Amino acid sequence: MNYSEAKNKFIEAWGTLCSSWGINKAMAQIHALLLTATEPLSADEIMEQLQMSRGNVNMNLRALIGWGIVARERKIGERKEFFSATKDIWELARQVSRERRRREIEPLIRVLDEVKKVEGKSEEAKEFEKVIGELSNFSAKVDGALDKFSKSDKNWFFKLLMKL
Amino acid sequence: MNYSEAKNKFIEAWGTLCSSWGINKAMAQIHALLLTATEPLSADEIMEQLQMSRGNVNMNLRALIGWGIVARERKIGERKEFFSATKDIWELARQVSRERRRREIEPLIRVLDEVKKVEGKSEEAKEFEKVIGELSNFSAKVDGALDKFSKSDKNWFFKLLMKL
DNA sequence: CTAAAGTTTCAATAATTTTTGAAACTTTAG
DNA sequence: CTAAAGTTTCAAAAATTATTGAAACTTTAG
Repeated sequence: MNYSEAKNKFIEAWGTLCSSWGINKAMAQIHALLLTATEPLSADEIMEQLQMSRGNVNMNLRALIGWGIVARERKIGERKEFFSATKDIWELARQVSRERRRREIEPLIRVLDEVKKVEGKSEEAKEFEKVIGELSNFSAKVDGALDKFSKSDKNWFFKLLMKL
Repeated sequence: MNYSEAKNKFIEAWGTLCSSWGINKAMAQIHALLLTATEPLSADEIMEQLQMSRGNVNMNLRALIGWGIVARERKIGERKEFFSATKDIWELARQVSRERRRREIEPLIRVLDEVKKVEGKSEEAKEFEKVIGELSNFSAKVDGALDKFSKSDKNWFFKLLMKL
């Protein structure tokens, strides 16, 4: 396979995969493009390569920056802004797990805690309490594990996975 | 908070959370309802409680069955079908990771492998190979870890998490 | 076999999410 | 300060995804 074929295939696949994980396809494709770029790209280059509108590129770049996986850069002597992605995949995974934890696990834990203290001792209420309790317990474990992972040293985690 | 308030809040929250993970809200809500039910529910009961059409309930029930987290049941003396969800949260997590692995990680690995063998020795091609290689490596690790997790004994995994 | 009960399908519709593009805004060079 | 270059915003349009509901289909009791 030649380079540009491979690159397009990857950008497409990354977009599709991320879609099924609740991430906007355009955002994932911009990310894939930056991941494989040898140097920072400007909004114009992204628009050009992915055939997207300026507005779309701008919004999704900001979202990627919000996720902490893309950085804004300035090149000396250039007025334009350039963008580059975290190239280290482990660092990327850590950052994504940090953000998903903050954005999704923690709100879930908050709701579960709220809902946990249900009044009434009907059979339904008891079953509800039991399931919510288990879920709450499980979420706390996942939360803890993600926290550890997101703070962990790459090699330490690598070794742990090997031990599995 | 009283029982039905709590239950509705949970169903709503579960739907919203799952949406941000690429799972249809209706599907997540049906799942939440079955999770907290004391006994299997019929399609009619689900329609009634969640105010959804029969078609929607039927399609999403089938999807949940496809995920392996809801089972079809027959009650003796009843002609209707009833549905119940896996109540064990660990088992649920294992089953979901098993399925996501099969549906998403494995296709990704296949694409990465395909795209990995890129011809050409330009700087771009080399950078591309490097990033894809790292991703491929990482995906293989995740795949292996999910495989272990999905086959693991609950207590073994629990202890492992504690050690973290 | 027949009819009632129940389930599935799917084209049409509705809702949601994404994308566009042009106007408004900001920054900078001269 | 002015104008060119660049960036951001956001209402409207397009695309995608989810939902409905009624017809077709299947199963079962009698």
